[in-house]
Amino acid sequence: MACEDMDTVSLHCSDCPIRHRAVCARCETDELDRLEEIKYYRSFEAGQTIIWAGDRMDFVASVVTGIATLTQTLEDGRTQMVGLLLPSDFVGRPGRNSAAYNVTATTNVLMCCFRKKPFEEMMERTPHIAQRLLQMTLDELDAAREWMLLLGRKTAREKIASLLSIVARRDASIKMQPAQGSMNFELPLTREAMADYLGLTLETVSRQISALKRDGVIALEGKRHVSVPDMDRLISEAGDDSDGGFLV
Amino acid sequence: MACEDMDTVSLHCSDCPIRHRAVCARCETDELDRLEEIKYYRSFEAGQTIIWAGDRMDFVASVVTGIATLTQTLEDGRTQMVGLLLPSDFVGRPGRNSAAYNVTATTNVLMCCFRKKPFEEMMERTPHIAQRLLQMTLDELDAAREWMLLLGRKTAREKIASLLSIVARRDASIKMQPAQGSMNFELPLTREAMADYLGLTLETVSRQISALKRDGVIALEGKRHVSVPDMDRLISEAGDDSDGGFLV
DNA sequence: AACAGAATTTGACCCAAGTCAAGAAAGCTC
DNA sequence: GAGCTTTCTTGACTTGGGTCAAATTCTGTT
Repeated sequence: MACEDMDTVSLHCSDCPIRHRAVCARCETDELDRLEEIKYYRSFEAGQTIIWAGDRMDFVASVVTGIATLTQTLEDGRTQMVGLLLPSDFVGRPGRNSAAYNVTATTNVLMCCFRKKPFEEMMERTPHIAQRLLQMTLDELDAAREWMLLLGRKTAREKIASLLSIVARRDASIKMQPAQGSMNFELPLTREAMADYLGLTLETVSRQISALKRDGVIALEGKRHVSVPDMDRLISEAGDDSDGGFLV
Repeated sequence: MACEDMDTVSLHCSDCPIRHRAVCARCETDELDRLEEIKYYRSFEAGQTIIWAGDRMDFVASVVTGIATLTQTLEDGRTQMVGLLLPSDFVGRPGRNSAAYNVTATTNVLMCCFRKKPFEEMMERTPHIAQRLLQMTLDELDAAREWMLLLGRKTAREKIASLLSIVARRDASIKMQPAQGSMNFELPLTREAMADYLGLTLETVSRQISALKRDGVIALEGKRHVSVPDMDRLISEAGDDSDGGFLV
């Protein structure tokens, strides 16, 4: 629940970096004006918990910058990541007033929050918002299902290769470049976070990364920067069906 | 793609068993009239494939009766179930024209299909449909995430216990009874389907069911009928956090 | 009732990934 | 830059669940 207001962040929607990808993507200017009235910004430091599962939540929000994770826990502490929140992703569910998952900032995060009540009312009246939210939720459902295949049926090596492909592709799509040939990108997750994502232990993650490095599939510069000499090779290591339309 | 028209099924929406749970749940009578015009029924026999992943799909549909599964496959044949479709569940995605998953009938299935083009147009104009679809998609996303926790972090025994709890709870909710004390229900899945659901092999499924039987957590009458003497015991075997709000 | 085919159970064995433990690197702060 | 802490790597050993193979039980069907 910890929160710190940044040096009075006050972005205008028209200058917002996620203007065309977030819930508000389809809104007309007059609709944006209404959203401006009910929005406020909050920022979180890397490592901070944004929301605890079960907590009362009186807002919904979009990630503006940074990366956050959604995790679920078994009573004995085993944890599984169930969502990776990137800029423009949406948090919270209209029509529900407590959080279903833990939300944690992995990097510094800036969120654009909407008070829940007015947002819900607005959703009733402006189909553009509901339409966009439906589209985003369907995309998330597809991603979750791809992830289920990974968790249930892939080997440790394939899991790591899949995660690296996903991050590489997302990075390419942000830079508006094709995801092929040789690539370089940052891996913004600790080994433990990767393990929680992939349903492995952090030791296995470490070993498999070493193995991929040894086999020349990837190379590391520092601990967090990955370079891939041949993207097709990496993708084939992921074991996916043909082109496998990943949407994350 | 195989399909057989039933002896001219022609249900009127007002008599439909899923009238108040499906995409059309919130529709007014005039909206239903419009839906009647673009809908048609199709039925499938147990075991039939309803849709192949990648196939062109010119309709979306609701399951009226029966059970179907959504599965994904790796190139070497490993398969993972990513969705279990029960009466009232929705198949297909507005705004996409090929199927992302294999859909297979596990029992005889009756589907209420809507031609995609007119359905999409109607969705634009009738918020009631989009609202309900959003709600249903969010529920599915929650279920998918619960499932991810199961696939990534639960032991074989916990997976089986979880699956049995889910089926028992759904059964109880249909019968409008509380899910506690002693219970009896049908398990409409083969060992192989259970294995594909849980990310296990069918041998392991069989062994763990035998183990639960040996330990008195469940008893079998025939191969498909399960009786649970103490529901709380079964739930605790599933390893879930406290009350764990399952929504399937 | 007898047979064929499918679904299920059980056993013996193996291996991928987990556990436990010790070091090595990389960031911190003072 | 010395001394922390945290993160990561690597090794040795164990084990849960997979694989292969052989019964056994359950379906019909004729």
